[in-house]
Amino acid sequence: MSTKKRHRVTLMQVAEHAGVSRATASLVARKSPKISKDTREKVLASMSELGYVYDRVAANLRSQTSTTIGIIITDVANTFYSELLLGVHEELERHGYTVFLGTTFDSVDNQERLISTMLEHRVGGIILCPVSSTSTETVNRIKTLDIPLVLAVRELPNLDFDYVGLDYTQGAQMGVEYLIKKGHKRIAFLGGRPQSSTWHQRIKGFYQAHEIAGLTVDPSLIIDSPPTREGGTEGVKNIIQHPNPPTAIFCFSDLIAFGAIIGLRKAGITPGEEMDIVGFDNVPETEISYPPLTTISSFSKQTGMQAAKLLHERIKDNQKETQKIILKPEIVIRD
Amino acid sequence: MSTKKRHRVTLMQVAEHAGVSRATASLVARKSPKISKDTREKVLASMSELGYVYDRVAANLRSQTSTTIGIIITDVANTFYSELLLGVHEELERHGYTVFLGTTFDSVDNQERLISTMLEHRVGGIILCPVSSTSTETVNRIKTLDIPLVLAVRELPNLDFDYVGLDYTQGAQMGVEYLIKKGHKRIAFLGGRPQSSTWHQRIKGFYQAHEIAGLTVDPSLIIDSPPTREGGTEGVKNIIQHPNPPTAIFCFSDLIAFGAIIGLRKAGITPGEEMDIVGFDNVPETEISYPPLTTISSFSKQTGMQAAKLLHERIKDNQKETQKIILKPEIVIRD
DNA sequence: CTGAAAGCGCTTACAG
DNA sequence: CTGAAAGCGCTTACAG
Repeated sequence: MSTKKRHRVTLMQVAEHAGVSRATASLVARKSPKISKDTREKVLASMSELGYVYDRVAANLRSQTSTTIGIIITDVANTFYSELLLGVHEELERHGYTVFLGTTFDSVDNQERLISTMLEHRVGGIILCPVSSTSTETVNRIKTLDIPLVLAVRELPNLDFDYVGLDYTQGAQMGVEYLIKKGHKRIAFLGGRPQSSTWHQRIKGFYQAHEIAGLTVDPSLIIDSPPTREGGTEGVKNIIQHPNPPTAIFCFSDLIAFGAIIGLRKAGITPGEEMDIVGFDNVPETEISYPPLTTISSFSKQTGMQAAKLLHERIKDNQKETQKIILKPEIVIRD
Repeated sequence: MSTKKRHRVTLMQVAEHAGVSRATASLVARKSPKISKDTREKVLASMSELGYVYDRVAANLRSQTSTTIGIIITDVANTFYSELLLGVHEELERHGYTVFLGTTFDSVDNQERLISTMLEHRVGGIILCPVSSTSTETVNRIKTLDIPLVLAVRELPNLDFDYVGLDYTQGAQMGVEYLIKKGHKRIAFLGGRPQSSTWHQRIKGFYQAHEIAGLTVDPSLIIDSPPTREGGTEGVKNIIQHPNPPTAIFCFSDLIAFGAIIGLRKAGITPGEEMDIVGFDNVPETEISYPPLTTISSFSKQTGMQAAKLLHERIKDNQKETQKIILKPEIVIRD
């Protein structure tokens, strides 16, 4: 290995080696059909002999295009988001995009920084799972630059962007109705932040299910907590110590539900028998949990795939009408 | 919004607007201390007024640098890898890199394609969790281009690259020794592919633990399967139907263990009571599984962090000696 | 298909 | 700090 930094082989060198013009070499690199078979093979042979690597960055700069997109999620270690990422990734790689990944951990500052670096890297589009308190300026900054943007999971009110999400209200209603049908009359709502739109959508479904069944909600059974497993374990303590405890818990997310299960066991209460639990999201872990967790599927992988499709369409035509795709939740019963 | 594609604001326009030279504007953009406070503020004001976005791609092209790195893993939906990704991501973002993500799903073709597109996008370095049958040419292609490369999780024999992994042999030995100490004499080894180096390292530890204890391994208790949860569920059938079944199972990974637990329950066998199980990896799900899974921690997040550190060091100095970091496994007992 | 020129948006190097 | 020139590696547009 030389101590000096090797220089990349350029198209000019390939052209010289193959005895053609640089324009011809460029056309071969871009797989143009205008080039005769003989010439193409000669050039390709030179490329592989010299170890040529196409410089897509230079090409994109000159032609004012982009072959990258950015995906900004909350947390890769949360399987809801890693499934979503999987969906985005599979779909976009099929169309030849390379994916920049960013994770916000629900921090506005991180989100701002990630958006900036992605724009500076000239991404062709962004899929954003916005943090709770995302400002209008943040997303308009992207719009002003004419960079296609698709929102996922969390909708931003009154903004005209493509969006993919789920009917979280209906999902929560389905989950609570299921518990009511099983005979529960006192049901807790555990976890999540009342500031977030996702929380509001779910609590609305929680109230609706009660109303339809002619039950009243006891507000002291609505316990908020950080949207993490630890949050579930902590939050469930308030339920255990409640003077008039519920017989079932509807959880903001599966993560919360897993935490609640741990918390209940610690307190000597058998989850599923002494306390019924329903989760939300249908993350892969629900299959291995014990007792098996009944939950509402929020189709995270499909959400990612749909967001990728919308982004791809918008990159092809940035003038088309925006679309909002609202997936239907399904209840997954595992008793 | 105009129907015409907006043009990016350039440094030239910023310079004109601020009444300075382009060179000065460039220095401000790069936060040079050579510029007086007055001038800097004037230029920054113009930038924000015009909505200037620094074009890092153009800058990198001119200065022959890169602010991106590529991370290639097997599967984002596998929490072992998403934890590793988390470690890489956190560490590299601190150093200002933007991360290209690629997932191979253990396919050689995918890996080749991902490496190619990353090289074409001029990444400053690559962290690779190689697929099982990675060829020497594949990695040497990267080396020839002088692109820093760090391998993680799976080592490639006889190749001089930085590497971060775990002592998988010792880990397996620890797990099996634990089972032997609990009194088990017939222990199965479930899951994984005998072609893979990771399998070989673990089976070696499996044999070593038996040898030290003066036990002999029954080869019919070594059951291979795809390294997935489904693989565990399928594979465990062979154990259940064994004419002389074991009393404990050491699993290739936690994923396999979760699958085995499901398979045992289906067959009416209570995991943890009628059949002891130890996993490998300590993925986050082990905390929510029931019965709680005793496992060997393979420190995936730390692996990612260390790999990121090695890559960062190598980007700074590509001539330094290669380093192999072998993390020590720990047993996590959850009975 | 070739060849020469210009340009994408930036940095570099240098004389002033 | 300025100004003019050259160049990173490619594509574009055009005359031949």
